[in-house]
Amino acid sequence: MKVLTWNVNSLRTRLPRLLALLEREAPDVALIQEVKMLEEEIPYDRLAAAGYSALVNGQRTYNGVAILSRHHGEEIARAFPGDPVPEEARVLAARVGGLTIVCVYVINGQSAGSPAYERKLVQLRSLRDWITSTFDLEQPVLVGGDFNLAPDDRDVWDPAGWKGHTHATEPERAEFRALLDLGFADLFRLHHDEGGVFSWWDYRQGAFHKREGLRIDLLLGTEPLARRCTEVRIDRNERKPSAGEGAPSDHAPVIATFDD
DNA sequence: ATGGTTGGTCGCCAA
Repeated sequence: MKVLTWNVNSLRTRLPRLLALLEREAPDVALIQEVKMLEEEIPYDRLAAAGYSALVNGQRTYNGVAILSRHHGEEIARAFPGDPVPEEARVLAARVGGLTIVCVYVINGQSAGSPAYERKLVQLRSLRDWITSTFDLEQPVLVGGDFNLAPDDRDVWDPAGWKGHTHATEPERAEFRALLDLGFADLFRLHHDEGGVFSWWDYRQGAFHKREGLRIDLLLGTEPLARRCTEVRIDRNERKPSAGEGAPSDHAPVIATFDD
């Protein structure tokens, strides 16, 4: 089984690249963030032609999340108690085969101490409370998406410069560690100890070329899933310009492989 | 600290 997560920064703009990625990697499941489309605008036919059904929690202009799967998925939820921004489409949970999947797009937080940052901390806490009270974490559960936080300094290109800034503050990291403490593994870290491997680079100032990024796109798995995880990689090539498929997202896909 | 670039939408907001 192969699962990936990718913040596409507009499904409309990124569709040619998404279809190429699906063909190239042939994941069983793809968690997608920043769809920025209403459900009625989703190109279900194009996705179906590529072999995927789509569950979508859509929104115009901002946010929007989707779960694509080769086999039929069943929606579980698109909201959770205590979400400080229930009007924003940032979560979608589904059952696909024997797997429970939660696709998340966590609040960015703008700057540490801002109202948006405070909402981000509340969202992370509420998300954790919902997950622990709703799902059987002895079973295979995958929580993945754009967490808008770098779990530790290995996940930040300039830890000194980012110290205290949103995505790298201690309260965000404490919320993340508390989520892991429910019984999740950061699947990338099962296979990689090194720093400097990132999933997001600012569009500006040639950040990608200078390797100035963050690892904020994460796949978390409960133990029954984590023990089957054989590989996690980040497809840096997807962040580069490509001929014929349009501009890249500012995020690269994170791709995990599992024994069946 | 600010600014730079991208996307959605058409004067800006969000990232």
